[in-house]
Amino acid sequence: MKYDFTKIEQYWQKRWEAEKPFSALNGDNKPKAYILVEFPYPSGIGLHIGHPRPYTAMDIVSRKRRMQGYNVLYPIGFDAFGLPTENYAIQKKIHPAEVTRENIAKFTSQLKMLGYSFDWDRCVDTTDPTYYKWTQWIFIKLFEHNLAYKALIPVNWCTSCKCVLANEEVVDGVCERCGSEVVRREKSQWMLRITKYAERLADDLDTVDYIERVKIQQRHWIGRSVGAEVNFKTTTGDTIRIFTTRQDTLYGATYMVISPEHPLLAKWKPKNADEIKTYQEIASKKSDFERTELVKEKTGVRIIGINAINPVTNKEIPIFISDYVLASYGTGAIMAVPGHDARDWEFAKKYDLPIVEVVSGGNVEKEAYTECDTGIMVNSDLINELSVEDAKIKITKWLIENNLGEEKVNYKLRDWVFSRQRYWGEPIPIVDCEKCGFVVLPESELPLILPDVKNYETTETGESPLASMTGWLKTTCPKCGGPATRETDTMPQWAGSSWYFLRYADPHNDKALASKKALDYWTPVDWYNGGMEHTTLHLLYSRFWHKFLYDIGVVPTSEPYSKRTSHGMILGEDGQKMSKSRGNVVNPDDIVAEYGADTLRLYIMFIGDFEKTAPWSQQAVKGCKRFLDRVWGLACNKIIDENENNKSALNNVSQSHEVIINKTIKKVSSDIENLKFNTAIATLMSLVNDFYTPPPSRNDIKMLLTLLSPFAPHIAEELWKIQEFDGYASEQEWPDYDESKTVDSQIEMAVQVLGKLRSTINIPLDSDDETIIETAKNDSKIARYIEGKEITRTIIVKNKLINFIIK
RNA sequence: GCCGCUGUGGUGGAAUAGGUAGACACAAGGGACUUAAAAUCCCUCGGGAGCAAUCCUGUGCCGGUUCAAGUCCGGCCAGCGGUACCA
Repeated sequence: MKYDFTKIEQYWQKRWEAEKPFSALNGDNKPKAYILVEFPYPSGIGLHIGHPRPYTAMDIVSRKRRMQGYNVLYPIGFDAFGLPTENYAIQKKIHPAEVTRENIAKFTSQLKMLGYSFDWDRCVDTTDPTYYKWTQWIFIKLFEHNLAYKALIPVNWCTSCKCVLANEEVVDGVCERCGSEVVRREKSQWMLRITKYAERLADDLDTVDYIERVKIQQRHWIGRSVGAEVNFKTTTGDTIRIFTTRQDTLYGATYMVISPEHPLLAKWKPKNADEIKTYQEIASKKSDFERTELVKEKTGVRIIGINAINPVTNKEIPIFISDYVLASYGTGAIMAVPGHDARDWEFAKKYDLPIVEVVSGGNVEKEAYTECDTGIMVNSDLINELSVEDAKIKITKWLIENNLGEEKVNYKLRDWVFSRQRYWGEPIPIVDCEKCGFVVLPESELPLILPDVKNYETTETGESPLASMTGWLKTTCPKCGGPATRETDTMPQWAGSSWYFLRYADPHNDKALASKKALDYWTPVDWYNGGMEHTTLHLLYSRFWHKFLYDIGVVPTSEPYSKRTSHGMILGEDGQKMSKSRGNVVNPDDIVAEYGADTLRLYIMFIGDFEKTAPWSQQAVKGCKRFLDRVWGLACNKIIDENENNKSALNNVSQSHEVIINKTIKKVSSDIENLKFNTAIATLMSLVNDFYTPPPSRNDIKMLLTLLSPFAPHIAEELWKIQEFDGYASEQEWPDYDESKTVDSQIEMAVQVLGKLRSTINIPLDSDDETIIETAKNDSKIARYIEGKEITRTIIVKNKLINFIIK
């Protein structure tokens, strides 16, 4: 019988569709396992070959969990708001909702074609009003808790998308999406106060099981630094407040630098006001990118006629403005310690400013001495001869006592720009009332439906297309009933994805984003796998929202995900990133048509280390197909056992294969947990190779199909049926193994002389040292090496190796 | 620059915790079957020497620790990812 994968796969997919064996049950008595993958953006191109990698991996985990007796929630949905759809809609003059519907239909059929055990009844779509009602509801709650505010801020403006971008969406000075130039513009934007959660977002990483590089990257992004704020008086009587992490070096502060945007500059009338103004203008025209990238040598202008006073030395020191000091970090002003900061040192050399050594150990004439572990304080009255660490404590205390400063923690993390001047996003449910200011809509008016517009394009002024709809725009204030205008900006794509995993718990609820009971049962997510590229965006944003929802009593845990893992990218056959222009794109449809879904699932897992990038190989796909052909060949006819009584105690497998079967169960079980899908499959291949001689028994085949079913569910189920085993392969209990049966009774040991492999011996398992030594010495090859030599030492590693040291 | 990861056959990749390097595949070569091809099955497959038994050599480079190093330590080099004047 031929392995007709197309027929088999369609047959089982239809049955799964009708019988829904993978539905999750809210409140079941079994232990729960919530396994999550990042839901896709349904682009017009269809499923990318990269999608099946994480989806198959977590499908394997989900299927294994069910077999282990868990009530498994493995859901899927669509993150469907966003620019590509909108741009496509503009180009083709089709409503984005229509485009989205088509794309979701295509993705759905492609995902079903791969045989994933998703609970399709829980599928969510972020553009569905019954879904985004709750996205809007969360925004309202954020606003009510003073975590959403509108501010005039310099924003990243994409010249092509005509849209504000979050800092995270600007890559190398260009738009992450379209690659066009990004410039700075002042605009009034909705912002979310993620910075208020910075400390908890950083600290609580200690409480979750994320792979280390994700934690490191998030911590780095949040960028916590502990230091002090210190007041410097100026000769004008004003105070400049600075932030530093090196309070200990205060005596070495020989000048100050403030950012070109510093508010005091508007007040002051320095002698060289014109020069300063010119510098400010040049700086304001530069984009952030130019400011950071182009400037190798620091530039600056001294403010002539105004000096600051170092609070510990009481000496007058000059003040500069320079664009290397950022208005957006710390206080927008620094004290400069050229002896112990590389940038300050360079700047001091350029402008011929004094360099004072305050930590001994380096040579500040030659370069800045920045190491602070071992140095001792010098030239610092109050703190001389102290270690850097002690000096910090003492000087901070002194600053506080004299009302000159305080301890302070700063974060690199900035507030989240939440406005987009675009059509295809969730409308922000807020009105601007002439009398009351910003007023949120009452819950009864949610969802605020995205109205139909004729033209989806942004206006030339950069306003959202919604701004030109006067009928929609003009409304009444829910509070006072007076005239009000609606907010025309929409939310960014990150909004809907910041809480979607909560909706899966109770996707059809129209009273709440999900019921308390459902959330109590399913959350937190037990295992979340996704791409590294979402570490500082989606993953951080959703942790922030979750913590907020926890604070207002909506969710039961302060962290959304217990465990986070990450997969590597699939590259094209040429080792380059897949792209249409390179012509190296692999379409999953083609692979399924030619080899079947089970082969694709197997290959995408066998391709290499799950966590690393891997190049696609069309040739290597065949190897996985051949493996399934061999499995088919072994079991496509009903097997009748000749010697039924030759059985192993556990699992009833044949004695002739019991060792390799126990070994395989052990290896496959642990490999799945450790994301080592490639070696799990290699082990299954070895098992099948072993099944050629002697032939396997019925129970051997049963065990193979059980272990194979999470990886290649269709063929496993079909062969299960052919063999007339009870029930379904996917419903079997995940097998146990007998540790004592995972090793052969007769083993091969390496024999070394002076650490070099010279021979191997066959010897019973767990032989005593004496037997090993005797057997090894009697080995003809070894005898040659040790003859007439004195053995000074013998090293034995049990069941592995023996090493003779001779003289 | 800083942080993180990686470097193993012609290729993708294996190698618990320092203990037989190259599992499992792909490609290649040889053979069987076939009128032929495809498919399938069997054999070879890091490099070098040798008829052979066997020996030497080999995990990016240079050193070190150890009976024993792909694995540990020190110093480099290369590639990938993140971040970038963060005070």
